[in-house]
Amino acid sequence: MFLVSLIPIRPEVPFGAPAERSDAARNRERLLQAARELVAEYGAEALTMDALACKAGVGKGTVFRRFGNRAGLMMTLLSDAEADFQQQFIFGPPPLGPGAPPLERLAAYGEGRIYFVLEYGELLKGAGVSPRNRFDVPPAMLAHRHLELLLREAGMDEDPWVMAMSLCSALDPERIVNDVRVHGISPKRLAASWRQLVTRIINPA
Amino acid sequence: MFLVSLIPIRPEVPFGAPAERSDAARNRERLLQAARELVAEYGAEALTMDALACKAGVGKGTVFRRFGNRAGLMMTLLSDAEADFQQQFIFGPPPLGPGAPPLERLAAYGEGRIYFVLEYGELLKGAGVSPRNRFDVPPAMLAHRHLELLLREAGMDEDPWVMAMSLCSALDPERIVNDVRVHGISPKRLAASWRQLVTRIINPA
DNA sequence: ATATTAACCGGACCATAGTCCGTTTAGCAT
DNA sequence: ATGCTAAACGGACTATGGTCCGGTTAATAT
Repeated sequence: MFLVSLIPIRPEVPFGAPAERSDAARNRERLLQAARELVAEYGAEALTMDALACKAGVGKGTVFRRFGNRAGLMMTLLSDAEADFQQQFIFGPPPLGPGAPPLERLAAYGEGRIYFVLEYGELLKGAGVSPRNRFDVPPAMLAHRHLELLLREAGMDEDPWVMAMSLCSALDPERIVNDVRVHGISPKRLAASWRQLVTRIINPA
Repeated sequence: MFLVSLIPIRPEVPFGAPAERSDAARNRERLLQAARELVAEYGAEALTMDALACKAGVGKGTVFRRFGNRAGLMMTLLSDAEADFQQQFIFGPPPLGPGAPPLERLAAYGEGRIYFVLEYGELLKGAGVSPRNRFDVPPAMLAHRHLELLLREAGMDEDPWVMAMSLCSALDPERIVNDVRVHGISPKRLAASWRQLVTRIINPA
C-alpha cells in the first residue's frame, strides 16, 4: 500500500533536503532501540531523556536533534502502530474499512480506537503533551477527516467538521484510560456507549 | 446559598483539623494577591512558582505548602469563577438552571461552559495538567453528575454515566480553545454544534 | 590522498517544578 | 511574662526537559 506515504505520521523533511548522514542514521537507530527497551521495561512515563541518551551511548543534544522533544520521540515510537491502525480504517476489511455502511464504520472506528488507546495509552499521553501535538498532528487530522467523511456519508450535513471534532474528543486517550483504570469501566461498555452515541447522532428524530 | 459549601471546589480539610495559623493565612492572601496580579499582567502560562514566591515575599516552600503544586494554585485561582458557574446551573434561572426542559438545560450548559472556557482557558489548562486533576476533581465530577442527571431526565436510561462523560469530553477546554484560536471556529458555531449534539442524543430515531 | 565544509556530536548549561530540613514563630498553658 | 510545641518558614537542593556552542566527522570535490 504505497499510498501510505501520502499520510505521513510525522511531517516529512522537505523534498530537496540532503540525505541523513550515516552516523546520524546509526544514532537514530540506537536511540529508537534503547527507547523501545526502556519503555518495555519501565513504561513510557518513566523514560527520561537523560537515561535514554545514556543508554543509547550518545549525548543529550543528539536525542533532541533527532526527535525535537519528548513528544516527538513518543510520536516516533507510536508511528508504526498508528500507521497500522490507519491502514485498517482506510484500506482494511469492513466494518472498519470501506464497504460497510457509515454507521457501522463509525461504530467500528470507535471500538478499534478504544482498544488502540488502551494498548498505547502511555505513549499517546507522552506524545500529546501540548494541544498542538494532540490536535494538529497528521494522525489526529486524519482521524478527524475520517469521522467527518463518515458523518457526511451518513447524511449529516450541518457542520460535520465540528461534530467530528466532538467525536474525536469522546475518544480522548486520557479520558478513556481514566475511565478504565480509575473508574473500572470496561472497554466493552465504552464501545457500546460509543455505538449508541454515533447511532443517535446520525439517526435524528 | 449555603448549600454551596457542600460542593467544594477543592477537597476541604478534615473536620477536626486545627485552624490555620495567622501567619499562614496572611501568606496565603499575599500569594493569591500576587498570583492574580501576575496572571493579569503576563497571563497564567507565564506564571512561575519562583516568581510568585518572590513577588509575594515568601519562600518557595511556602508556595507549595499552600497549594500543593502549580495545578492546585490554578484551581484556587479558578475557584470563585467555578463556584459562580456552578451556582448558575444548579440554582440559577432557566434555561441554565432548573425549570427548563432537560434538552434546553443541556444546550444552555454547553453554551455557558464554552464561554466560561474561553474566558478562563489558561487557568483551566494549568489546573488540568494531569488526568487526575482534570477528571476526578470536584468541579469536573459535579459537571459530570449534572449532565448525567439531565440525560436521565430526558429519558436516556442506557448508560448515561458514560454518555455524560463523552459530553464532558466534547467540552474539553484545550479542544475548545484550539478550535477557536487555531481554527477560527466561532463560539456560536461551537454552541450550535453542541446543541445539535445533545438534541440528537436525547431524541433518538 | 588531501582539503573543504556542512552536518553532526556531546556535554555543559539553563529554566522551572517540586522536595527537604534546619530554623523561626504563633498560639497556648502555666 | 515565660516556656513549650506543633506548625510554618525559606532557601538550598534535586530532577528533568530543553538549549547552546566549540569541537569532530562524514561526504564530496580536487
